[in-house]
Amino acid sequence: MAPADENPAQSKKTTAILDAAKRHFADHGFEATRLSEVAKDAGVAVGTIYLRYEGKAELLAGVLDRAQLSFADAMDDQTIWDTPFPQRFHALIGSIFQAAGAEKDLAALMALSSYAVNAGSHDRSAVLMQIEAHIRDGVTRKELRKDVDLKIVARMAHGMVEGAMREMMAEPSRDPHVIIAHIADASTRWLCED
Amino acid sequence: MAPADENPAQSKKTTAILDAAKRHFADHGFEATRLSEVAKDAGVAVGTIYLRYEGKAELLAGVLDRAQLSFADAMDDQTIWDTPFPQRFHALIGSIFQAAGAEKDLAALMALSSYAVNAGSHDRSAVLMQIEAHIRDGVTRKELRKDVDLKIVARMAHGMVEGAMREMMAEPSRDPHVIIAHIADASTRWLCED
Amino acid sequence: MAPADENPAQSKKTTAILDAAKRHFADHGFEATRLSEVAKDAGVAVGTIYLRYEGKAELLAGVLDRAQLSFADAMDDQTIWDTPFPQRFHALIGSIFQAAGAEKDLAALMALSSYAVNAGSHDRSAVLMQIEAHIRDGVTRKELRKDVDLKIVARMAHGMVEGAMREMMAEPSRDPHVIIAHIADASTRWLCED
Amino acid sequence: MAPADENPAQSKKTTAILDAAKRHFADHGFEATRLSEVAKDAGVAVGTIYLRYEGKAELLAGVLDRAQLSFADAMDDQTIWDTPFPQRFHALIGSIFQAAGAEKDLAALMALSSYAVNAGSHDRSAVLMQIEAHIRDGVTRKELRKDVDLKIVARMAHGMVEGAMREMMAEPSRDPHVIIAHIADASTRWLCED
DNA sequence: AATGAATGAGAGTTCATTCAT
DNA sequence: GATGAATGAACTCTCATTCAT
Repeated sequence: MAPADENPAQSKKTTAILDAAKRHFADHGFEATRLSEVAKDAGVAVGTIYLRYEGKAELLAGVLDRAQLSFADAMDDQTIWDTPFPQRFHALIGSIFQAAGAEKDLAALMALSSYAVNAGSHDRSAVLMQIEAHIRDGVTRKELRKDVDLKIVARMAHGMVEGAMREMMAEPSRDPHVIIAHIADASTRWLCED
Repeated sequence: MAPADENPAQSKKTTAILDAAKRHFADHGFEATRLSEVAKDAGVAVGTIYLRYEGKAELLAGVLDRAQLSFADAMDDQTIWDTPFPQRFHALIGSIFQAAGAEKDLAALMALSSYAVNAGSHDRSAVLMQIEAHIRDGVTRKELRKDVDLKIVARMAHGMVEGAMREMMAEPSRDPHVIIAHIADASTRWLCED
Repeated sequence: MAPADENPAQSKKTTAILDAAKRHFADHGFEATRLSEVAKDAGVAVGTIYLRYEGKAELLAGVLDRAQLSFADAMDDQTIWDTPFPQRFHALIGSIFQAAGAEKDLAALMALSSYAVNAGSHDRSAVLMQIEAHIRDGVTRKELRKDVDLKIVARMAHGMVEGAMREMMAEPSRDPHVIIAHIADASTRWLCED
Repeated sequence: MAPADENPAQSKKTTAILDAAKRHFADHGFEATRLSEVAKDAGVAVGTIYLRYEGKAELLAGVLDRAQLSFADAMDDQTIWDTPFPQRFHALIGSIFQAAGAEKDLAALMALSSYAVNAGSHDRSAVLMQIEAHIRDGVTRKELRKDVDLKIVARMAHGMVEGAMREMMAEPSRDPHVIIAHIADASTRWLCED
């Protein structure tokens, strides 16, 4: 009864470990996360974690990898690239929020990327680069203003989205659509050709 | 020749401790900061830190307090409140960047506020609340749009500024004025009454 | 080949730890006992102590518990209660000395009971209360004088035994039987009905 | 206004230090006594303690010396030696209790003698040796039994007194005279020639 | 003589990591 | 592969002692 496959569904234990680790890293941060607690929550022994990850930092890297993956997946909807611009903001921001909803603790996790080994590939770049790509595309299509610095604008837009997310975390009762509408409105006024 | 006063310049040793602590907290985070290293860098004994702060968390609180103080000082220019709006964005953002420049590691430090005792007063709220107040003022004066949610807008604007700062950190050779201009431009298009 | 039971012989390591701790607490007192030394003497790592005891105070409590246990066991000989009185003194004192001989450092240890967590159950009361019970029994049976205060007499008798033990410690070459005989003689003259 | 004399009344500060130290040593033991607290209680600076005593252990020695002194003084009543024996027990025990009353924490302090430098001279021997001397005197005068071991008897008697004192500490409302009478009665029955 | 800020060795405790079972 | 008892380096914090003022 060998494992049917390796990666796709990963071993049940690996999944349990990653789930438990994600919760702990997101809730307590890197240092305050105890591998003994993660193991207990995952229903495995501490040693079992070490069979899969070289140490605590590698475990975090594993958690981040999976989170990035699911994030990238959610944004990988090719139909967005065909949407013209004011609406495209809506679609984009919507998918970001949706992904963030699925990976609840994403924001908290991303802040830990510096602890992960091979940090740098992880960064918050996944989202940032998507944003940059879309704005570049918009400029190319002459739907967006071209008298702006792409890098700066991407960082600003990204920060705007993060700020909005923080508001949603701080006030969970808010209707996400209102927030999404605010970002889309701001982006449109700010970046669309008149 | 007793010290003329207590606080103004604080004791030389207190300053040295806070400086060293700021560097370490900003560079390594809370847990990875070693009090023994802080002491060594400050040129004092570990015990000396404990004469002034009850523990590591209180030391961080001390660092944050001082940083907030210098930040609040920089933003406390009352002339800003008399500036009409498109220009006011410029002035505001300029003063934020100036303060951030003076307290180099501010961003890194603020992320640690949850470790500090009496956290809550610290938060990133100092800036956030200033922003909110100015936008509210602008709406009242009918210089800014009123069809927006103040809280959401403040968070978004705050995130925008943070994003821009990150870009400046990532690319220190950039001319701050260009970045400031970008934020002012975005804010104006986004928030000013047509 | 799993351990047949838990407690009976306890784990070899637990025994080693308790033995080493007993020596150190008895020889140096509570504060001057270094857990690092205890661990070294027990042939384990410091951390191993913490797997079994929550801290230094709990370790002491463990040592005292075991000592009390062996003490109570030794005095739990029900045949003593059926012995008439002058002889009963002999039997009683003999069993106290025997227990004290088995747990060499008992006296030194008992003095530390205030440091142990859950102190109170420990006290020197184990012996004290046994003495009180026997004297009460003797009075009831009209074998002992009843014109005395039970509490005071019990304390005095207890102190007498302790004093005799101290002499035995100070002069280990003494024949315990001589000392036991002295206490029995004193008790008889003091407490038996003429 | 030079100090009238050196030792007799000692300097006011020395007295304050010894008083404070006695309280702390008796209440908290040797290690848990903080010199900073002693200094604060005595109304002097820590450094001042070090002008008079070489360190913590020497300070304790100073406290014990003074206690012994006052104890010895109280027992130094030569008229006791002329009292014939059953009554002499009364007188002796009375003076011991009186001294103990004056130096409240004596018992607690004596237990610390091992920490004091030059320990050995201090011991609990002051009382013990007095007791031994009186019993020897009684035997010589043929007022007390001679078929007993002097050392053992002295220790037992001493222990008896200590036990009685403990009862008095445990139950402070007791009339000391009742306790003294109990000890005298026991001693008489135990040790006097019929 | 008196002060008390400064010192720094050394304590108890934690927890990532290992490895015999 | 899985386990979890054992390890011990390294942390924060304490406090007796010193010495410039």
